[in-house]
Amino acid sequence: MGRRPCCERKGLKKGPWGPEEDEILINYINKHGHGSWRSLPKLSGLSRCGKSCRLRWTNYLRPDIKRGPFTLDEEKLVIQLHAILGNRWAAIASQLPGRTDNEIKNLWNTHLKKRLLCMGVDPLTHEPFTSGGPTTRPRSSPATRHMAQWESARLEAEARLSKESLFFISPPTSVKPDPDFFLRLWNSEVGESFRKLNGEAKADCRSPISQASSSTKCGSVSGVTIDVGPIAAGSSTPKSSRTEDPIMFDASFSSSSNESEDSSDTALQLLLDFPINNDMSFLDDVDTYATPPQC
DNA sequence: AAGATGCACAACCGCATTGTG
DNA sequence: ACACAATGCGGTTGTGCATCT
Repeated sequence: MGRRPCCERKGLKKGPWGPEEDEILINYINKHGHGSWRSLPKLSGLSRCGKSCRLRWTNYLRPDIKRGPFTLDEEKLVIQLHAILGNRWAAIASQLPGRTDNEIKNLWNTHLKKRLLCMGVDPLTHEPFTSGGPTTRPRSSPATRHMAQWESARLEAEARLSKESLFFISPPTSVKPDPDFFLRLWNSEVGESFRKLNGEAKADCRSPISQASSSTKCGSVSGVTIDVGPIAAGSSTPKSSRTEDPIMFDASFSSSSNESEDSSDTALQLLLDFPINNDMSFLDDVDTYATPPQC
């Protein structure tokens, strides 16, 4: 194999960044953009590997980083997104403007995971522990199965939309799978159809996500709206090539509502099939545990 | 006051994915 | 189609600070 180490040059500095290094990096990027991360250190005069520079910039120096403690709403959103997306921190971070995947990962590992455990909720499955504890739970619980069904529905709709995008999106660039697609799907026509149909039956219009919270409104997650705006508007911060290149769902996708409305009966059926009383009602208690209990 | 312990966060490592020739 | 380079992502570790004993 012989994978090349990321920093083949010996003598590259490691460990915490100093203020001078930060300044050099900021000045360089402001002046030239980061360009190729690999060549950046050489060009800027930093004794760091490109990877380290990229990490420092994206996790700390970027001007749009929101610093400071997470709000309760942000924490709830992270929990709910984690229930859907799992440990896909970058995808979760894309829903929290100004927050980095690293920050969210740390939040999860240091606070939220423990809080859920204290609440008797398995952080892996987001479901209450049975008496036997987390490990004795069968993996294929109804909620887990529905997550899988959602994923299937997502993939199906995604494939279909990719096809449609050839007609509705200009320029006709290929649509790549997007970590945020699942969320946008919910905010899209498919989700809309679900909300309408399900709403008639239930006089409610909560998403499978927000169904977790009994007090939520349409398009919100425990009072926190999952806003796809920044993504659709392309105002999200530069991320990986996988997360940028957003699909324009606002105008172009809505305009194809006819296609979307009949989109994938299977997918819609799966959406409709999502259990009303899933096991995520614990999220209502998150407020209670804003200050973690001693456990 | 000093050492031990725990916590939070920044940074690193290595694999996965994507881009390019 | 393939190989290689570049980059992104998630898991893990290291470090500094706060609190406890």
